[in-house]
Order: sequence, then C-alpha cells, then structure tokens
Amino acid sequence: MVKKFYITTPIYYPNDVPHIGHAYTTIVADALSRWNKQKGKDVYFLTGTDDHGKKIAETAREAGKSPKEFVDILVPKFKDAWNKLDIKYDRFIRTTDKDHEKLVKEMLQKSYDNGDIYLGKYEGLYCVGCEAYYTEKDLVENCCPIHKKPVEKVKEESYFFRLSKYQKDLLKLYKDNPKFIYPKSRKQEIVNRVKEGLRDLSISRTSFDWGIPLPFDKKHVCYVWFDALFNYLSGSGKNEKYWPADLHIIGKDIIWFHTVYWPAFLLSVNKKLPKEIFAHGWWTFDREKISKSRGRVINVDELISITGNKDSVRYFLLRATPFGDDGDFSEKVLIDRHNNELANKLGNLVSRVSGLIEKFGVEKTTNKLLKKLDEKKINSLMENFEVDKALNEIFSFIDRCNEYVQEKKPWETKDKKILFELKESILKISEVLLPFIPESAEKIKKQFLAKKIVKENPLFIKIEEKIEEKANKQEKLIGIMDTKEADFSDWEKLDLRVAQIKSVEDVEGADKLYKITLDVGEIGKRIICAGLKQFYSKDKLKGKRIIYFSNLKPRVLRGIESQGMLLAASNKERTKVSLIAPDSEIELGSTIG
RNA sequence: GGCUCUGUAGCUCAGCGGUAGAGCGCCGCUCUCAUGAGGCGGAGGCCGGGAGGUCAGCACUCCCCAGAGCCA
Repeated sequence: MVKKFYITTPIYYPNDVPHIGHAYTTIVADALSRWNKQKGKDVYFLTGTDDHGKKIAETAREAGKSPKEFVDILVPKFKDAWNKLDIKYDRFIRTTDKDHEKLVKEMLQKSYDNGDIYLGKYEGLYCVGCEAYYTEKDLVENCCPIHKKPVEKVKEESYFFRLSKYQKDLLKLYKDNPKFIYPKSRKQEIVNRVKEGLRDLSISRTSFDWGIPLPFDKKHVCYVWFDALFNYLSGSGKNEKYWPADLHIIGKDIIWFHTVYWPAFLLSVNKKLPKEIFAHGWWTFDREKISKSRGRVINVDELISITGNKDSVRYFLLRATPFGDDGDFSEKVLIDRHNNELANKLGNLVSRVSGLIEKFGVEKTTNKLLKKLDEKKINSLMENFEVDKALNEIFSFIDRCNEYVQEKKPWETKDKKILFELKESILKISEVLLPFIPESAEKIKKQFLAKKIVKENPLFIKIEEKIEEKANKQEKLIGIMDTKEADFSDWEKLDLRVAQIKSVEDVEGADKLYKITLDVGEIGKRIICAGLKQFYSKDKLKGKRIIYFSNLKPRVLRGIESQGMLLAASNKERTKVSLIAPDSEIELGSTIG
C-alpha cells in the first residue's frame, strides 16, 4: 500500500500581498511535498487563506467593499504568487468555502454537545491588528506592543472552549510523541507553559458578523482559531481521506495555537491528531525584523525581480538558514548565491559538460563518480527537515563533478567514458534537485535525456554587480595599474624625509585641517596643512616623527601655503587614518628609499 | 521576573569526549572544455569568560558576561 503524506501551510490573511514570510513557509512545504512525492508517497498538499475576522471586515470597509468582495480581489494575488514560485498545491482552501463552513459548524456543534463549549463573558483589551487580547502589563503606553496602536476595551458575551480540561491530555501527547513539536527548543517552551495551567478560550464574538455563525447561537460568529485551524481537516480531501496531517509547517509566531488549541479542539471532537508540527523562524531584512508596520516588507514580485529567476528565490530561502532558525535576507546574499552556486557551479557544470558531449559524445561505462553522492545522507537529512543541509550535500557533489572535469581533462583526452559518467551524474543531480528548484531541474533533465545532447543557453544569468561596487573595483584596479606602471625614475622624483611635528594649530573655518610646523633636519622648518583633526588630537601629534613628502608642489589651503604633505594610511571609507612613522630613532631629514 | 535558546575564522554557520572545519569574502598560483566560469594553495581562531569533574573538553556540570525568543 502506498503511504500517504499530508502536508499543510497555515492559511494566510489575504489583507496584504504575499511577502517573503508567506513565500518561505509555502516554498518549504512545496519542497517537502515534492520530495515525498518523489519517494513514491501519495502526497496531498494544502494551502489557502483565512478570509474571516474583524481585521478583514474593517480593512474591507475602509476600502469601501464588502468583506467577501474584498477577499475575492486579494486571494488571487496569493494564487498568482504561488504560481510564479512553482508551488504545486493540491487544494487552495478558503475559510469562506462552503464545505469548510459546513465542517466548522458540525465541529462546533459536536464540541458543544460534548460539553466543551459554554457561554460566558469576555472582557479585555483587544488589538484588531493581532486579533488578540492583551493584559494591562503587556501594553506599551496603552498600545499594542506589536502594532503600536491603541487597544480597544471590549466586553462581550462569548462562548468559551474548555481548554483547561485538556491540560493533562496535552502533556501526555507531548510526552508520548517526541516528534510532535519541532524544533526541540520550542517544544520545551510549550510544555512549560502548558504545565503552568491553561485558561479557557473565548471562541465567539458578537461585535461583528464576518465569520461563521455558531449553530447553537446565531448571534455569535466563530472567533478566528476555531474556524481557521479546522481548515486542515475540511481541506483534507474527500471524506477526510488524508487526515490526520503528517506535517503542519508553520511560523514560530503561531506555534501555541497549533500545538495547544488545535490538538485540544481535535480531542474534543474525537478526531485523530496531526503527527508533526514544525515551526520555522522569521526572516529579518538586513538584520531588522520584517513587519508590515515598519515598512520593511519584501513581497514576492520584488523577490523574484532581484535575480529574475524563481529558482534563485527558492534556492536562497531553502538554503540560507538552518530550518527552524531565523534567517537574514539581503539582496547581496541572494545575488551571491545566485551567481556563485547556481550560475558558476551548477549552471557552468551543465554548460561545459553539455558542450563537451556535443563535441565528443558518450560511451557507457560504470559510474564511479556518482558514488560520491551520498543519497542516504540526503534522505535522512530531509526526513529531519534539514533542507539546508540536504542542499549542502547536493552542492558538494556538484563541486566534485567540477573537480572531476578538471582532473580528467576530457577536452584533451576526448574520453567518452568520462563524459558518460558526468552525464549520468548531472541527470542524478537534476533528479535530486527537482523538489527544490523544479524549473531548472526539469530543464537539465530534458537537456541530458535528449537523443542528441547539445549546449544550450545558460540556466542562470549572472547578476551584474551594483554600479557602486563596480566603480570601487575599477578604482582599485586603476590604483594597482598605476603602481605597476610607475618607473623607477618616477619614484626617484619623490623626496621623502623623516620629520618631527613641532607645533599644531587649528585653521580658522576648517573643521578637518590642522596647520602643522615640521622640523625636517637639514631642510629646516616647513609648514603644511593636513586633514587630521578628526583622527588625532593636537597633543598626540606634537613631537611625533612622521614621513614628509617635501617636494610636492605647494598648494594654498584656507589661505595657508601647504609646503608638501605627510604620509598616512587610510581605509577605503576614510573612517580610519594612521600616520606612517619610522620605527626606530633616526636623524630628522633622513631620506626614504 | 519566570522559562527557553544562542555565543567557534572578517561574514553565515557545521562540529558536540580524542591533533580546530565548510561556504562566502580576501590574497597568491594555475588550467582554458565552460556563463568574466573551473581547479589548487594561503592568510585568518586563547571555539564568550571563569571554575569543576575526566587520562583527555569547543563539546559534560556549575557560575558569570553578552545577545535573542516565549510568557496564552
């Protein structure tokens, strides 16, 4: 019997365009989904949107639309983004889908009948942005600590779910299923918090009506989590074919809801529990947390446009950081990986080998090269969701292949057997890379399975360096060239001398310059201007021995004739300056050369 | 405040009881099949600090310092 594998992403709020955070979760789920499919499992991959909630209702009203109209406009943006990133889901669920609404009502009724839902009163400080209540001490100047907006004092009749009843069951669940929560450190946090005790959970609202009405009290609509979490069950295929979920991929911000509320809800309605929940980290942008309110969001379209290649984005996100940890996004690193790993290593390997095969052909032989690919290791890494390390392993095999070409020099030997080994290895690479960079992997496969293998256009076009960096490099290059081209006679023109700083004065109206009087031994006293004020105090300079360039054409600076210059080292940014000085006692006026 | 986690090469991280590792960046050498690609080599680390157990610690225990996260 074929083993099933049911994997999900959270359902996203469609009140915003899809950004790097959404993309990351979904790409990871897609890669794991594709990988399991490749291993022969019957895979079912669910993603979608959470259309309900007060936040959506309010944003819609501001936009002058009904909530439904509003989400109908935004939801396609998610589908479109996933399409652009080659995400292949089996169902895109929306909480406004009829079958989902029906199931949630059934589940509410069932839980109510079991005595797990009761009527009470909720009073609290509510943040619309978070869809959550806060206590006084959480607030920062009476505002929500995340959105920095004032909270509302809300008091309303509400139905409660008896979460407290499930404390023991939950603790047992964590104990009996060590793989239930990943990564381990997160698990410890949850266990400790559950041990502290659980409060019953408010699951309904009367203050707005954009949601699923409670079947036993139509005045109330279902509050976000009971509605949203059950998408995993209602979206699990015909007759819940794929339930229970094998893996919920989530961000670390919603781990509490998935590892506490969700199993408790399921226990209440007598359903099986998901097997594993993996919480990944967040992306920061140049070291700052990405959040909408701070305006540091990078959306999917922008992300793709940086390299113009969806596989670069997929590769970067999957590879950049250990799964579970926070990652830092920067354009530079994305481009570096695109250029170095995808273009120079993988793309170039494909290019050089296809070119060689086109010229010389292949001849079947045993493949010793391929043995260097440790598939077992890759498999075990993937089973532990160590996607970054699995990719690492694959790319070190790509390195082996490039080394192999270098070592065997098939362009000289015209050895068809070597080229056969390389061809087979590249085909294998295309196979193992398929879950991660499907489009490129397909291209490679097609190219190397063709009857006549020919060299084709580059898979990954390298991204030009930024203009600024390029300019820097050129400057550096010119610097080197100048030195190289200098004749000895040029050097001889310079008269460099050891000198001592006798006095230092400020220059009126100049915040960088000092007027410095030097003693240059046999040459006598000289006055120069030097931009050292930011780096050296007067006292520090006084008495110092330095190297003086004496025959530099004099120049008037701020009304003072500067007779030459003193030598100093400085870094590229000119934030550090260090005077050049003789390292032992020597007469003033001594020449340098 | 309570509870977690992290601190190893310039940067990102791996190693988790037995002579300090990788990738990127930097420097040097080199090939020419290939996308200004590839290959080889080098520099660079009191493995946050201190104490303890061990024949042996970057890894184990305790304390301290610094940073991050969670507290419904």
